[in-house]
This record gives sequence, structure tokens and C-alpha cells, in this order.
Amino acid sequence: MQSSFLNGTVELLLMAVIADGPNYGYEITQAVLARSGGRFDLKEGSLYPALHRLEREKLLESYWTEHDGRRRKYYKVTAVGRKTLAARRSEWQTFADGVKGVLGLEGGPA
Amino acid sequence: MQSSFLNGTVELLLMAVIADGPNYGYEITQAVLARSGGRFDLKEGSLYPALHRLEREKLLESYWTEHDGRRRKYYKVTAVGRKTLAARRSEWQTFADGVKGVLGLEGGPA
DNA sequence: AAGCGATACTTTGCGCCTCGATGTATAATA
DNA sequence: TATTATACATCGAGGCGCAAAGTATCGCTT
Repeated sequence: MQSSFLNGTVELLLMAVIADGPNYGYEITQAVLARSGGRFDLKEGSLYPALHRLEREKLLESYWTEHDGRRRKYYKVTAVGRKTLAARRSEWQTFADGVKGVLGLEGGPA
Repeated sequence: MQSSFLNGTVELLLMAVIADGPNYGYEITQAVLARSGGRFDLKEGSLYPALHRLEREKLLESYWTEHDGRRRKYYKVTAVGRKTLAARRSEWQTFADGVKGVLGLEGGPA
């Protein structure tokens, strides 16, 4: 029982952060770390493939900028990405309620 | 973004159900389905490998019984399994709070 | 008797995805 | 020059849920 609960969730977290405004990879990890109360420290190995997947699925689009002599790749959520994000948030809540129900925690389903 | 949030969670769900009393595979899936409000319909392909993993890790132990001419394999939680379950429940709550924090849902971390 | 559905368990392969590691590149600092 | 910070890319290993297929027994129906 050593697995991480993160599996399958990273894309949702990324979308949520980017939905609040265009952002680039490194800064996104900072935002996720902050908003999760220091709980989620996303690794490059999963971060960038996830961003690329989301872009391939047309949920995100990207553009390169230059900042202080360095390149940055910003991502922004597409219109269809917004709809998908809303659906996934709802799915996550349903999922979480289900887990609570099984674990016997407060807030589980009746 | 087609992945399931269930990844990494199944073992926790199984342990939680079995912690309430010894049970066998088929009945465990029924219990999970009921306690989750119909949300989690565990498949054999993940159920049994997960039970076997937990047993291999000494968190569960099993024994065969016969019921109405059919065999049944009951699982019960070991002492170390109980400790591990408690830890994992706590980890899950921490995880869920983290997700809430990133998604901007109620109950997330400050 | 044969077929089907329910009950119960086992196993395999596929596809997905995070982690850890490695590498590239630029700027600033020691 | 070497190191650290910033920023992105990619690969392979390992884990794991899903779908499918298979075994087996019992009870019911035709």
C-alpha cells in the first residue's frame, strides 16, 4: 500500500490553477504547492507530460514568451477546457464523497 | 483527462470494509458499492490483485470456508494492517484537503 | 440433460501515469 | 570557473485499474 493518491489527479490540479489565469510550468508548480498548503510538490516528470497531454487534448493552449533573457511557455485554458474542468471538479467531489462513505468519514453519502 | 480518480485508492477502500469484520471478495465489492452510495463498482481485475497485494504485505490474512457447497475466501485485517489503515485514512484526508485547497473548494487548507 | 444466471475466485495484458533521473539552456552570484 | 536558480523536455521503471477470459459450483428453467 505504497501508492500515491495523486495518480489521475495531477491534470485536474493543473487545470484549476491555469483556469485562474495563464501561467507557465515552474510557476504552476509553485501555485499548486502554495494552494495545497505545501502538500503537493509536483515533479517535472509528471508536470510537463501532463501539460502536454492537456494541450494535445485541446484543453490547454500554449505560447512562448521571453522574460529576462529566458524563454517561458505559458499555458491558458481553452473554452472546451473550461467545460471539462467544471465537469472534472464535480466528478472529483462525487469521488471524494464516495471515499468518505466507505471510510465512514463525515460528509459521505447518505 | 480520462483517467480514474480511483487509482491508488482501492486498497484503502478494501481495508476499510474488512476492518469492520472478516469478509470475502464478492461480498466486499457489494459493501463498497453500498457504502459509496453506488459510486464504486470494483472489478474483479482490480479487486483480487489488490487483496493479494495486501495479503502479501501482511496487512490482511485469509482462510477458506465452504458455504452451500461453494468455497469462499475470507480476509481479515492483521494488527499491523490496522495500524497501516489508520495511517492511510489520515493520509487520504490530508490529500483530499490538498485537492480542495487547489480547486478552491470549501474545507481546503488555510 | 443442457443451458443460463448467480455466486466466487484467478489471472493476464493493455494502457495510463507518477516518480526519479537525466539532460539542455540562460542568468546571476560567488 | 563553478554553483545555484529558473525553466523546459524526456525517458524508463514500476505500480495499478480496467476489460476480458477462464475455472468452478449451485439452483432454476426448459
